[in-house]
Amino acid sequence: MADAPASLHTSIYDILRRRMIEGEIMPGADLSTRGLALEMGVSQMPVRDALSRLAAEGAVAIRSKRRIEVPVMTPERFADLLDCRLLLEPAAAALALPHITPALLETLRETDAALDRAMAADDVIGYMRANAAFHFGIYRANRRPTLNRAIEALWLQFGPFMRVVYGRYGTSALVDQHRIALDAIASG
Amino acid sequence: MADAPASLHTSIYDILRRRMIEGEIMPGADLSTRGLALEMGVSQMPVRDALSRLAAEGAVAIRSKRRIEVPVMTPERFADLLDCRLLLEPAAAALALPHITPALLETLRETDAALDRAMAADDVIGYMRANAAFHFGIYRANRRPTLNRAIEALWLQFGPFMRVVYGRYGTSALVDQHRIALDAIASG
DNA sequence: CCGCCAAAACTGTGATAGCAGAAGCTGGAA
DNA sequence: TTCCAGCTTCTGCTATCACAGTTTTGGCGG
Repeated sequence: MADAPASLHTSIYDILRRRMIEGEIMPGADLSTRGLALEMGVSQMPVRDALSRLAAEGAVAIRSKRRIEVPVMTPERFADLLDCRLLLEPAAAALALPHITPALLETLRETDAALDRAMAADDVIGYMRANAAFHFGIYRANRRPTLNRAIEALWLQFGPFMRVVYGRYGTSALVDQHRIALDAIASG
Repeated sequence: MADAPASLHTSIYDILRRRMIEGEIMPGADLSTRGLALEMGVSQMPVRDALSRLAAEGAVAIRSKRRIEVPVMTPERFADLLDCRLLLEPAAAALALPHITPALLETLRETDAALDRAMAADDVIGYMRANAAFHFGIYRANRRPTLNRAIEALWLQFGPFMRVVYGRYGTSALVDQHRIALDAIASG
């Protein structure tokens, strides 16, 4: 999992991406190449590359000049994203099913336990991190990089918004469907 | 359609994107920031931005250092991409159906006619251009930008490969399903 | 004529600088 | 107190330069 960054802008992209999926970055937040560069101790060039890549995936929007912001969620965009997720994710899970090994199942159970702990402690970021690990742990087994990348792009756009939702209503109100999913996987 | 480029790297991105969807760029082709910059009369910086964006969408691959190439098609990748297309495109078309106006239907018929002419003349690029215009003319009616952008990313990866296929076997061997689709749309 | 190795050429990557434009602030006038 | 003109500041964008790594090539030894 921990492969060498190989290039600065790639590792910066990974950092920003993780921040967004885990909800550390809020919708409507303003990002600046110089600010992030200063924060990370690099020049604005690799930051710009990373932001450009995020923009290509729809995770940030470059509004005219002088503004790079995390898009706010609208009802239309929510429906749009949700449609895509409901199309792609069940298919990804179904394709992954034959490739799930007992070892992977055990890893998933551990992730599920971490998820329960985070939920009990109302640890929003911990919950989102474990949740992402759980889903993509399943999806990655399907050996469909294009499909999975499309799903990751969707999560990238959902992340900041879900963070706000969980932060407002808490994670304890969630029903835990993960264990049900695990049992369904175990029984095929 | 013809909105102001607003920035150099955006217009360069549009140029490269069009070249790929229309099949002007072959799989396995090597692209270089300096070469394209020289060709377009700009510095390598905006070209680099455009290529970075294309890389984010999977249209080009940055292989180690010193090489940016259009990925070649493998059976696995083909299945991967095709799965996504078969998931997304019928859904996109179904969502578009209620929004298709008689005016749009007329435009689609014209595009279909252009498509027939290109097919009869074995004009591969003309065929691919009309084919893309036909499909996205339908999809864009559904008001789902995220969904449509995901589909465009898939076409971006299919484009260079289909160009090779059509170039090898010709377009006349294709059955024209577009008219059938038009009739189905007209009758609901 | 063929294989190998070093050097040269070329590549993507990162840093730095200048530019045009937008946002925010300041100070003075009504 | 309010408002607006003018300016400072900050932004992303593009160009230019330097660097490390890779690829190609040319020449030498066999």
